[in-house]
Amino acid sequence: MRILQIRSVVSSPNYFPAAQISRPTFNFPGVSSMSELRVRFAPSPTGYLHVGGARTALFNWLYARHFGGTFILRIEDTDTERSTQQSVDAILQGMEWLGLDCDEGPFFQTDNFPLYKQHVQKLLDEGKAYRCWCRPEELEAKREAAMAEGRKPKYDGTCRRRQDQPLDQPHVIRFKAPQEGETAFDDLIKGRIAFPNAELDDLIISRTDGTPTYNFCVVIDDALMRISHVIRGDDHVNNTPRQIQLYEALGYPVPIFAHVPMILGSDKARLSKRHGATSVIAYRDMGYLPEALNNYLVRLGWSNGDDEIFSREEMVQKFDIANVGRSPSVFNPEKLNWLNAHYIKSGDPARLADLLQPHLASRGVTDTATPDLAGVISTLQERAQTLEEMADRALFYYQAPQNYDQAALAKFDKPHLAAVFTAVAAKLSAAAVTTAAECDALFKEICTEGGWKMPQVGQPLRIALSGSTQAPGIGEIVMALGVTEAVARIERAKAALTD
RNA sequence: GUCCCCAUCGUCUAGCCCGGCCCAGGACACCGCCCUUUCACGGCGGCGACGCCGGUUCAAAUCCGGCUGGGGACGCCA
Repeated sequence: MRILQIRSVVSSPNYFPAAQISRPTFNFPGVSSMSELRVRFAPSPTGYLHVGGARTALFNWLYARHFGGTFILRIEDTDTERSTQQSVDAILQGMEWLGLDCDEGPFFQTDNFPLYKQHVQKLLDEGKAYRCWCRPEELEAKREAAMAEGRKPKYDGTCRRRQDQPLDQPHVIRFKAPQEGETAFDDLIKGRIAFPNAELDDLIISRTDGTPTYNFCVVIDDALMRISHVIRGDDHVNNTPRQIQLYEALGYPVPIFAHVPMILGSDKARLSKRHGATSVIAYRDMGYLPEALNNYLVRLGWSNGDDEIFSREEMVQKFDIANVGRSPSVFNPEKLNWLNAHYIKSGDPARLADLLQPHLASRGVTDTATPDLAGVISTLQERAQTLEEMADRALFYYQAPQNYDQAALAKFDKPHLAAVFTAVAAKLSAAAVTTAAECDALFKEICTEGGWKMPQVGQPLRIALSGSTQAPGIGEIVMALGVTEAVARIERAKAALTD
């Protein structure tokens, strides 16, 4: 019996195999077996995938991959007002970019309403839930009054023992929560956490319009999907006791919880837009590599001794919830830059070429055949922290300098420049250099012959070739550009001298 | 306000569970030197922390208590 269905078209058929999209396997009520490790990432589609969510997804994914478990994606779209298809797509796109492929799903809670209603009815029938006719306004007023008096603003239970049941009047359904004792759980990250039941009130499980609420749906879904470990942000710690009570009332086994500390901004406040980009896709667009973001994110809150660099395989192999810290961490863009630079330096030029293409296109460079982009990239890998920066630095290869750094050029007199350009152009055309090293050797020869020091030849040449003094090694530029183009640029610079 | 959680360099963290090897290690950032045809890369070195107060102990970053500080939750949001 299939309970959950897929409703939406996924942006990337390759990432979430079509077979799984059309036929999600999901059985009811096989909830007794906890032997299989099953985790899930359950974002609500009310915005893009932010770095906090991405880290939660990554930890879940890593945990599943480490133990050969199952990673499930579930879209929590019960808030039909704020949920959008656009957000669903953005989340899927972000996960695809990070390579967090799911084994089951994406499932949508809105496809599941009948199932939740069934459970609400069950609770009602068993006397574990009751109807409540209190108006939102009066609840709000009571909340404020409680706050003002320094009490915890919780539902006072007015309708708990209400005698008349005017079913034709608008009402919600509340869970009849235990009022005495405590609800505790052993969190994999934080240890034992206990809440006095007196702190918890009768939460609404079904709204006036009959739609189920978050805390209720989560429990039903996690139970029926046989989720064994709930790994989520620690802003959910306070929801956990309520959910545990629901599991117990419903007779479902309680999963193991692991609450991951939040990611904060530089001011130690919860990370938000004002701290800079928080969208995963924004990082892609700023020229970060997915492996860099993943590596950065995995080290935020988790560590493996002094190790800093983790390949995907190493992450999977070494990741362990036990080594996740209990305190929140501050998002540090500088370290992300360092990791990104590392992966750019060690990346395969051909792959980097594919990734760089869009950044060049946005700068008006669409034909990257000549000079060969991979060759260009190999001269830039040690000089760029992001693909955006690399694209900027790559520009001169495709757009010959229109003007030269005059200030730098002014350090040399024109006869000297002309002599250097002439000598280099001649020598370069004659010799058949095939490597940057040979090329550099050629310049040394020219220095010797002309009685010049290397900077006297190097700087003018760099300016002639790239327009500026900050560029890759000259031999590298010449090889990437091709001798013919290099000579042409030198001739052009020489001609410009007489203007 | 009430409840829950947290607390090592500016930041990410190791060490803490099972006290001594820690006058606390690594990384990012920053500073200096070296390398060098520019910019970078790289190498070497420097700066820099156990929040505070008590207690336990021969001995505490490590155990206990309090304080302070920070975060989170208190919705017919998720």
